[in-house]
Amino acid sequence: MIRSQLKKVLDDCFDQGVTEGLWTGGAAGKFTVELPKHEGQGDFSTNFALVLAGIEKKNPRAIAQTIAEKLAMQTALIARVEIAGPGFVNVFINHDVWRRLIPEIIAEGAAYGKSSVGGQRKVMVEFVSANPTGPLSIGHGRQAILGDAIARLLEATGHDVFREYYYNDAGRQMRVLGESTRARYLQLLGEDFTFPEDGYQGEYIIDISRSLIEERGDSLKDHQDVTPFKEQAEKHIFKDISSTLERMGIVFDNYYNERSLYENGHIDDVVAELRAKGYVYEKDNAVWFRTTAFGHEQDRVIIKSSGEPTYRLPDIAYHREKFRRNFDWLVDIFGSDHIATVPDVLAGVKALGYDPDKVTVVLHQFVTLTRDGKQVKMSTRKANFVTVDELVDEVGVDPVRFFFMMRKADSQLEFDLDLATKQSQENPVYYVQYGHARLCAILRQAAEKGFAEPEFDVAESVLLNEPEELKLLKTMSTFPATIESSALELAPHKMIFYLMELAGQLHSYYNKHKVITDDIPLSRARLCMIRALQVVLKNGLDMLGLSAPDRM
RNA sequence: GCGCCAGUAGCUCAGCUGGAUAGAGCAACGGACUUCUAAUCCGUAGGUCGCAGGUUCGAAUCCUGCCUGGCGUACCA
Repeated sequence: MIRSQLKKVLDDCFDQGVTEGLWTGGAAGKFTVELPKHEGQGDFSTNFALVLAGIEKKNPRAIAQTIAEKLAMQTALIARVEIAGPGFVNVFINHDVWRRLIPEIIAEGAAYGKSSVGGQRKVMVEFVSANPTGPLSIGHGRQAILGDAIARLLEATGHDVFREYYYNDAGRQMRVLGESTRARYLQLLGEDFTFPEDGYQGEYIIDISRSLIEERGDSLKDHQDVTPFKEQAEKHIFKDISSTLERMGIVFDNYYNERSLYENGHIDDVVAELRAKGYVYEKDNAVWFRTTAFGHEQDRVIIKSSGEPTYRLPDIAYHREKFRRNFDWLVDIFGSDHIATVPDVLAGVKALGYDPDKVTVVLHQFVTLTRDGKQVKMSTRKANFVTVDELVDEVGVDPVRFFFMMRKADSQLEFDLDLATKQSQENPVYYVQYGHARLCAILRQAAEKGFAEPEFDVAESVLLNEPEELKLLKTMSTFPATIESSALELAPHKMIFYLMELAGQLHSYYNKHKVITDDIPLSRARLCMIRALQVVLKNGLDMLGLSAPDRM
């Protein structure tokens, strides 16, 4: 907010200089206002003079001098201006400007930090999308949290968000699931039946078969069709998946079934349309999509010689449906193992006449679990994988959410079970939450000592003069911009880092300065700031789906 | 072989749309509870930003080549 105010002032000074003939308009929009890395370099810094010097072939320090003088005249906003290094102009903001943030934050409350940059654009976030073949794995967990956090951030920035889970209950995987269930069913009934080689070996299949026996006895013993087994398995597993998602605070607006694409004729339709446009041909008894027309190295099969479509075709048809449902922006969260499908789907979208630039794919890398410093081995097919449910049982929802959001999607994520389990000290989740609990404790204490609900007073606010206080105010001021960049870049980890920074500053401040003292005006001023901090921390935690405890 | 991602402190990772002296957490070491909650704080130590070139006023950041790890490269999803 304050940064953009300064940018506007700087732009005005630039225009003024153009009018006065000091420089040409060539550098318009090229200079920036940044936060310097080191203290003593001002609250903000601009490379204005360096950029202009490059274009105008003039001495950067001379230009810096000129612009500094112009800026210094804006006394309402700027306290002083310095020229440093090769020609950086460092700007020191009037302290009152920071302090006035406090009443604004308190007044806005839960709305502080939210914005309308999204312009109510309709955006679909597709995530999880795991087929109901087993409980959600750790990898799905990361995706679930990542997608949910992104959805929340987009909502906070004024997007009209729709959360969708896409699944398939028709393909080969589900058939194998049905066969696995039948095998367990027959084994439970004492039949000597060999388990399918590529079957799902998890314990949960046996439970499902047992439930089938309870409901229907041995009536399915001679049933050759796997459908009832598949349906039972699907029902149970989906229930399991939804309850896992629910306990993590994740709710979908819609579950989209791939089968409907067939039933509604969309699959045939897409093939016909691609064929009409010349992007489809037959070879070796299969149907091929001419992806080479879009710069790919080789064409891809979309219908196998068996007549069964490959995963690409429904994926393309599904994305076409997303476009037809009038979304302005499609965000797909996929595991990095799906990377191969992305170019194909985008080519399909383009071939069908839609704009692939409206699709943003967030690919996240894998998760490894470590315990006692050693990697925990996982494998989906075998029985020894760790499920999201087990993880939540062990460490709790907040740490699971926090840890999955802590890394950018591009990075592999190491989930340290020992660290996440720790109720104390080095666990970053509690570090942030404890900050909030502390603020609540101070406010409780203040109420007990007879302080009224903090009310901002300009005269008193001048007492907020400690460097730690100004630093906190400055950090609070960047909250809205942090949400915005975190949302638009689809990068929840930025919010996590922000919260850790804010909590850190708060803890330092707490240990160095006492809020409630005999100095009533000072106490009142500080309590206002504490209230504002509480708002920011709470909003930040809420936005990421983390709880904000009043006491710990 | 080709494509994508990663390589930054002992470990896990930020920073990467070029900016000034490269950061955090954990681990290590030394301190702070008669105090609004010590789930906290303060201090010390820790680095050839994978390697080599290039681009320019300026490179962890951009370009090229190479090395290492992960994922993909199906008529699996």
